[in-house]
Amino acid sequence: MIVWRWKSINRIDLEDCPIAIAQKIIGGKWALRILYHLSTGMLRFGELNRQMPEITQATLTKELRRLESFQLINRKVYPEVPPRVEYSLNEMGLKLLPVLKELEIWGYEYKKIH
Amino acid sequence: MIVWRWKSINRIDLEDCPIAIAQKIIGGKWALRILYHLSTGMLRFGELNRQMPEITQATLTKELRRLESFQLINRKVYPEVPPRVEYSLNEMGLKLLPVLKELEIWGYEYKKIH
DNA sequence: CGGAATCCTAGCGGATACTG
DNA sequence: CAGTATCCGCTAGGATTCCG
Repeated sequence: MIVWRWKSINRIDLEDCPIAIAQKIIGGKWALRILYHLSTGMLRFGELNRQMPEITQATLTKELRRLESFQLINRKVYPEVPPRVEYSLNEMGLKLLPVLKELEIWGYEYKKIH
Repeated sequence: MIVWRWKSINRIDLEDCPIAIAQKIIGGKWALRILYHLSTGMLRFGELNRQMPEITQATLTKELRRLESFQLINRKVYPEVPPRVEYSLNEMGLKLLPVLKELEIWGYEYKKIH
């Protein structure tokens, strides 16, 4: 664990805690799931939705937009009819792969025990 | 990425997705932060609170109880006056260390760029 | 097909006060 | 010191409908 620097006595600057930032970005109900599904490669909106039937279209759209605004995924729109939109991890998103991998291992372990 | 088995056509059983489970447990606003601080070793309630001044006592208590119920941390109470309670990662919590480590690395990377 | 626009609600998390 | 006990506002996320 890396101890971050202190900006003032007895007060941790939130911006200095890497976990706080990570939690803010990937802490939502769906963020990790979405990134996980995208980890195998590009997916269209509908494909993503089919792999996560419990999420609603509206929520999925919002979450994808959020992840895009945080620069974790790419959104490519094809000007066709019917429309096609493809989502994929970009550089910052790809850097999350080690996290997803470890989390996946942990998840399996947890299930095995409980 | 490990592809989980399907229980029925076109329907993913939530229980089979390791990330979904992980997200449910460590997806709260404070879970990862708490586990992160505990990763260096046992901490008393007050110490933990001092390292996260932004969280309120009530919320911290709730989160600690939640993490305890999910079997990630130990809670040891000393029958003293004034009372002393020590929190530490247990086996399942320790297994999250690789995740926290990778997440920490990612968090620093993210800050560096943005 | 992949949204946008609305509306709505559960429950997370905060503030405050009190206590063994 | 490390909690409970209330009370409560906010907003993430869901349901539904409409659209290019």
